[in-house]
Amino acid sequence: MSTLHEPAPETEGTAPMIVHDAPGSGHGERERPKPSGRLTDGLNPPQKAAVEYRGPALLIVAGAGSGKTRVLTHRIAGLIETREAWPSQILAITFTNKAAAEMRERVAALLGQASDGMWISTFHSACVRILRREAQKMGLPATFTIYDSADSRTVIKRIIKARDADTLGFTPGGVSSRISKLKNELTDDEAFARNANMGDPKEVEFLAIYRDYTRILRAAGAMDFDDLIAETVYLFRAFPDVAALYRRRFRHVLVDEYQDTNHAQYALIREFTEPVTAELSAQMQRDGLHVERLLDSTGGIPGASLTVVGDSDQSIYAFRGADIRNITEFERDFPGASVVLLEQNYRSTQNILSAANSVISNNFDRKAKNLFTTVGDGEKIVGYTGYSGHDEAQFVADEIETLHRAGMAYRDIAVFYRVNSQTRPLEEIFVRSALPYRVVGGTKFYERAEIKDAMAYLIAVANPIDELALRRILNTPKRGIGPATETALQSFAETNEISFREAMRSAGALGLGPKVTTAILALAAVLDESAAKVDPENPAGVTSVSDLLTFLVTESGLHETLRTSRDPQDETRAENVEELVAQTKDFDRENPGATLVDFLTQVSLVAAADELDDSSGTVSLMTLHTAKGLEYDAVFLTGIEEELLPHKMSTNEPGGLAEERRLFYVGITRAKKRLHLSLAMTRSQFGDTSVAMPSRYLQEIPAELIDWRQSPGMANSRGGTQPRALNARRDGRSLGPGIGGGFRDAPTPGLKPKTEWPNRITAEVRDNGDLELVAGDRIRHANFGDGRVTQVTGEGSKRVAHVQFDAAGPKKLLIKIAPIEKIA
DNA sequence: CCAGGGGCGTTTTTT
DNA sequence: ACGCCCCTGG
Repeated sequence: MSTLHEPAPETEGTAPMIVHDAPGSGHGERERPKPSGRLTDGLNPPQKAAVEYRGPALLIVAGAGSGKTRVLTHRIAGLIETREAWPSQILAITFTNKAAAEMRERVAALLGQASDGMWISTFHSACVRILRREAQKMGLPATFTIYDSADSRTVIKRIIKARDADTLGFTPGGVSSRISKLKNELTDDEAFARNANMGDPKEVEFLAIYRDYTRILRAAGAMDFDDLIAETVYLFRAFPDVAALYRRRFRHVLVDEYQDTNHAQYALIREFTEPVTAELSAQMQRDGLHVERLLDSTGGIPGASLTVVGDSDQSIYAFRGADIRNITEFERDFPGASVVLLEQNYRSTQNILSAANSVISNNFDRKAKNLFTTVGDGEKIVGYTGYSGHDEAQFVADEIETLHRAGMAYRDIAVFYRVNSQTRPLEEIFVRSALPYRVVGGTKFYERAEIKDAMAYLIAVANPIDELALRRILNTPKRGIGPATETALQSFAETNEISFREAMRSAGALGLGPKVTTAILALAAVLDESAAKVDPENPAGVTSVSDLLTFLVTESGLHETLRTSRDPQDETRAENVEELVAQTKDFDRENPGATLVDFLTQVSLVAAADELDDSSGTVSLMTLHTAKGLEYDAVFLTGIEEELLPHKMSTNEPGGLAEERRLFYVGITRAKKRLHLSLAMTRSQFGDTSVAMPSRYLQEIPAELIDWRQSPGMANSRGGTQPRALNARRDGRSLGPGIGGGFRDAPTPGLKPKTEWPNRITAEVRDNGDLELVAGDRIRHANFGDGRVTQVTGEGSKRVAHVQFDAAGPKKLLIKIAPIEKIA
């Protein structure tokens, strides 16, 4: 187990010359092979410089849309093509799996060969890969479970309850975010104990909770998201010989989205790029590893070459520990570093860029950077103020239909918002308008209860000591094992110093009722049988993930219970379980030889953006955070209101307003051709409706760039006469003199201030049953008034009426639920 | 042990 | 408005 971190055998012994010249280091301008013109043609000078740079550290400051992925992929391809590096010597870290997949594809396309051997993955995937290999050293099972935030919360909730810590004001949310922050700072429970103020009872209690949490995860053989990074750092620090193996292997480390790295990730990068001492190099050589070609004059292996790409203007993850100093102080951290600035934008029109530049320039403390393009001004930005979230959504839907009729594909259109709850009105209107859409992220498939249940069965098989998983499935489906029984099992396990799972096997010794005992033993038997199926030692061979899951959901009764339940919602749940089985089938097919643990890992580490399917013919809905790194022909930024963007939670946090502004900036710069900004005058939350004000950021965009279809200055929430200045606040005070001019000045030819809302859109939904409509029918719509049906498409419950409304124009309506009736 | 009702907190963003 | 949690009565 000690020396298996070899690059693929065929690369051994023929490792290419590593050229590692820091600028000015003396032995520089030897005839180093340059990447062929093929890889630099068509690049602008700074891009070319970034591709061709050779040295210890390179920072690519890449403005939005400046072609950083292109630079990164060409840089990697160049290193391979010139034989300066083997694929196995490349480690590239991206933010999402999707970005990793894209990079892998593009590198492979450039090289005309597969990128096998390279590690191109997210921080978390790379760490899991390392940790599973080295698990034994860390005293962990190689099959350790990865706990998501919900799992952590469950554990913390139990700890708080067991300790009665809520009386001291501890909440699961508060504790989990604090623990997460500490782990991101590489402060584990013991480090925290050393610095904690033990005079403060709350601190003492928090430490106790942190310790319990650490202990419980350890005992369950589980890691949370933050552990994945931190434990890898600890692994490298505790085992220099292990670190040396990875440092020897990865000669080129490239990190994307560097502005969003937190301290632990920064420390990890440092670990990867440290040199290997002469001593350890000699040790590896004695172990039969080839190191000769890597050695420098000191007899050690120099640190890997590091390339980071980032843009501090797009730093939007401070809330989860991202430290912008990682990028701003890069040159100090890595002496000898070079910096390349990419400012030419290849994505957006000048109007969009001008708006973006103008907004972001309000953040002081930033390095000047000005995006420019040569593609011309393009269309103006379109603005719209709706009466309500539904009205805003209707605008978005109508505008999308207009774009679509003009030839834009749905998949090239995206709608962004600040918080997930904004999807509700959007979805309601989109469904009614028969607009094909997809919500990216949000409530994920894998977060559904029935899916987590089914997954817990798989986890219980893969990692039998995971008590959380076991307790989840203990009484799911209902088999009469209640909390009392659960506690009995747990204390039996504790007194006999056996695992929960073993306690289940010995259920007969607990003196429980016969029914309960039988139920526990039956479940234990199903799990044991399953474990045998995936035991690599099993002479009959290993069962595929899909067959295993089918066995589990069948034998446990989970599927059957849902299928035959009286609760109508359980029908969907049963279908979801079936969908999961289908997904495991896909997984088995696409990953021959992959194990159950591989499947569980993959599921644990999917990011919202990974779900995006470029070939889908649908409009994409997502949060501004998820949108980072993506681009669309047409972008709709919704809810550009005070308290939403900037979000009210951010306003009190230091740097919060600047971060929210960056979020707006990220949103704007996703748009290639068309940008729409919309807001509503009233916004519903928690059931009641309140007045919303235009976002302060709106006035940071020069007025001449925006074509207001309906400006905030033209209307107010009551349809009354009070003008709404942009810089008005709810309390009536102005945001200050000299900024903005309100929208009263905005040129909006042909539009008069609005006092009525003929198209006030409601959330009204109707069940029309099987209302029959044919072309020519006159109908009346609750919001749009009267109109004439021009066409009916689709079938059954998905029939869509195309209606020409007398006042509101053309719309598509889902007949089954639209608030319509047939007239004369 | 379980189903159903009432009460309450929730929503910032996510690997 | 919704979902979760706790409590009560079967």
